[in-house]
Amino acid sequence: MQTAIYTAVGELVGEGADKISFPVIAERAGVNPTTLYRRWDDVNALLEEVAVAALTRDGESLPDTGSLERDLTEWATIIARDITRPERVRYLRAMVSARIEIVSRCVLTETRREQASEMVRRARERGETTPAVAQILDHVIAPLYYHVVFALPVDHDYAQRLVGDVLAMVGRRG
Amino acid sequence: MQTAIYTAVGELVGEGADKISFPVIAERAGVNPTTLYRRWDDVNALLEEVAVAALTRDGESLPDTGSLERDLTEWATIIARDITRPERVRYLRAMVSARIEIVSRCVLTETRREQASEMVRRARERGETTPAVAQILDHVIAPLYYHVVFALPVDHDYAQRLVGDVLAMVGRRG
DNA sequence: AACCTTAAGCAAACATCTTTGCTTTAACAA
DNA sequence: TTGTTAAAGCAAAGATGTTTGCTTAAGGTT
Repeated sequence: MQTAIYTAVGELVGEGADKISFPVIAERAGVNPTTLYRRWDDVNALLEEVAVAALTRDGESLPDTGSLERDLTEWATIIARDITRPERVRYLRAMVSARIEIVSRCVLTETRREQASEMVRRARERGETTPAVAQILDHVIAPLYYHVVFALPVDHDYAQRLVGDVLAMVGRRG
Repeated sequence: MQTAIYTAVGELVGEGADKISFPVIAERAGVNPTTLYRRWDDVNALLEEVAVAALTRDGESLPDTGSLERDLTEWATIIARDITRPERVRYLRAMVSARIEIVSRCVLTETRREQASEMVRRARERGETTPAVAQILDHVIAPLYYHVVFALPVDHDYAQRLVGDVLAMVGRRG
């Protein structure tokens, strides 16, 4: 049931449908519209729920190359490739326009924060000097998502440049 | 006529109205809904038009303190205060979810780029070493907008920290 | 003035969304 | 089995959004 609904939403978003309403979703999912009206406050609420589910299901394994620079570069590149897929872009935009706020959005950031923490932890164990986790989020993740959301270009070189920048902040003194 | 419509949209967005439709806007503006249906493809098109107009009308004067660090800090703080206002947040979100894409969004970035360029130009004339304009956009502007759009906290300290970070990366790239 | 063009108003028809009371189904516990 | 509960279906009514053809007003041109 819920699976059918989530799938329907996913299909519609994937097709770039511009008029996503409860009746439309219900028909696609083969359920009664009333069910949707009763379970969710409005379309945005459902949309955000599905978006969170889709965006936090990572499956990407965390890079572990023995060097923070290579780890971050690989990680940023993977993310760049992932979030520029048209379907992902729509989910991100859907999340932004949804009203539910804070809580669910933090899930996204939290996933990234945990991943960054893990890479930093390993780097420090190796004796590398590293930027703060917050800096990685601010200067690698934020610009990537910002570019996607505002339809600015994102590619491997850009991801790499961001990583270079954030590492330069803690670079050798002098 | 157009003024009345823009004003109506502005009021509705400002009030946090969640159901902004042509009929609603029309009533508020004292015009016939048909006019709106005929002139704009859909509500998002109109919303984006108004959002661009509102977001690019800056009026903020560019800081010129004699030090890039102070200029950037002041600038970032002004922007932070500005874009966290509920009305601005809604406009930003509206822009993100609107479909019209690229062109109009670049107006936003371009304004910031010009401002950053000017401050950097002045700093270089004074003999300061500066980050690239692109770095300022990526590491100060992007994180600020990212935080606003994803409902993460933004305050003066955060803006200041971003400026500190971007200045820390100057001249340290390998 | 008479004409033409453009944009807006109006009203009716139409489509779609949303709510609601009631019925039905399915799962589970006594 | 039987009773209970939670969730889904159904259908009808109501609200809202959207389209359309036609009329009216305003500006500019001959």
